[in-house]
Amino acid sequence: MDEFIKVTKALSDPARVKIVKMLQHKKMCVCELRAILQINQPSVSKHLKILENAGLVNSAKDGLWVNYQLTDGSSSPYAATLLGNLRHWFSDDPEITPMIVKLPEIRREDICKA
Amino acid sequence: MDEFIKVTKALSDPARVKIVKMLQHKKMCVCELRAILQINQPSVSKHLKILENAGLVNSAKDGLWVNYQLTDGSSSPYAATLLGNLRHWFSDDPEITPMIVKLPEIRREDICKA
DNA sequence: TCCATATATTCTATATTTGGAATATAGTTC
DNA sequence: GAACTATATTCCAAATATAGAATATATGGA
Repeated sequence: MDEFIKVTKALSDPARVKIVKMLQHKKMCVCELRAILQINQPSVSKHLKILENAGLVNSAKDGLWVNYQLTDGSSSPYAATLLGNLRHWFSDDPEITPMIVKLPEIRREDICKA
Repeated sequence: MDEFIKVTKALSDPARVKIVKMLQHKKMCVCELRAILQINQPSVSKHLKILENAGLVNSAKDGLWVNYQLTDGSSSPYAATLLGNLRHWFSDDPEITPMIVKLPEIRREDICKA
């Protein structure tokens, strides 16, 4: 049951739900997420760690950057199911949509280096 | 999004997941739940309130007792979906199964009045 | 009305979570 | 190796969640 609790806990914070929704559209690094979410870098890293620990996202180093993406769900059936549900949910949410719209403009070369 | 967060928060506590799993089998009152969960009565009431607020359960007075049952999900699509998932999940869980096995023996007339 | 029982609420102590500042680590470039 | 940048970790204070004791409310029966 711990595995399930980890997933629900991970998804019970607005910032983390937003991260999941953004990662549905593209892989992103910490500083890109930080720029959109408007919270400081350590907070982003901590949220990502919680999501990763729940099997919702995974990370891959790319030089100085760390790219985060949604998992394929193979590590946790609960994560897989919820990620599937979240594909449909919140597409029209007033907190989510504006961020998604901004996504294409966000390029790490411009945004980061703060 | 608040509605979703309420559901995930409600389901991110082991006692509340256990309550949901038990209510899949029958309507139960507070003192029956208390007897199985082995926690005190106010805690059970508080957990039930959180579940109710998330649209996962509802309550109906029956004289001195209050019967709790799972909702039909019409109040929240998130609650409906998760309740559907939870039908299949944890049926073989070592923390859940023993409680479910005990359920038939639990009768409020015997258990309560503590 | 008085009493007993089931449930809800309040209050308080404790544990957990969260956000921010500071610091540490790692990779890149010079 | 030194300087710079992206990310992770640590530490601490504020906010939130939880458990238990005490109390309040409500219903049914004598």
